[in-house]
Amino acid sequence: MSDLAAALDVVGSRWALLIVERLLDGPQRYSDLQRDLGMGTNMLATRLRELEAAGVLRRLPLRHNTRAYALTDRGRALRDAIEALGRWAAEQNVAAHTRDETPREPG
Amino acid sequence: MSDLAAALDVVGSRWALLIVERLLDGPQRYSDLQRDLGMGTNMLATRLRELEAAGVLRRLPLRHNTRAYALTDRGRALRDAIEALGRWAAEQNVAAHTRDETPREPG
DNA sequence: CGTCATACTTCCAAAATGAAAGTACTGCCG
DNA sequence: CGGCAGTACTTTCATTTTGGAAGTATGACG
Repeated sequence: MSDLAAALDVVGSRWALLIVERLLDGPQRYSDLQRDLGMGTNMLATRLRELEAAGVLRRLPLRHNTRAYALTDRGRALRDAIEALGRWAAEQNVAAHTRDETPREPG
Repeated sequence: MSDLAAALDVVGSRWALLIVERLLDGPQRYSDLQRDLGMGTNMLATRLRELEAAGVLRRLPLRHNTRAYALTDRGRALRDAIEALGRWAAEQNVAAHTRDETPREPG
């Protein structure tokens, strides 16, 4: 399995990278993540469990029934990849305005 | 929608980035992609259609019933993101190995 | 005891994914 | 000409993942 396939095995599922991106701004609580990302609570719980098991984030107990989710070093190391993907999407918009790359049919 | 979400909308589905990674080595034929990636032919056809529609790759007619798939400029621009993800996964392995080996100062 | 707030779990439908078989086109052999 | 083989898909159907909505668990507060 290539490195890329290994990475996608961990953060390739839906919402995973978006959760990590949110946590790059600092620890967040469950309900805040759910509201900010606009995702279902069942999916969020599943992803948080997977990402914690993968060592990307960890739970921080705050108060009695409140906790925060914070990135580990491994999670923070995803910043480069997340920013690269974000730059790519931003470039697409720019390219659509400045350049037309329509392939030509040979016939 | 954030830049990251926009990027994942295009290349966030299963196999999409793996296909692009393979094409970074140069144009490939359908059957070669299928064999090298080990993915089903229905999924490959679906992904290639989507990625072509998104302007990430294009079809190059070769022979009578043979064609190649090649990255566009937009597709090649994904190299940074793909390499960043690959480096992240590789770092994970290094960390797992160095945990019970003699720690050495890097460079 | 009941109410509120937070963090989930459960249930079920819809969509995506995957394996296997089938289709369409065309060059080649006889 | 007809059948066989190679390439690029499509179709069918089962499995897995995702998503929406409602339900559960826990503990502070009164």
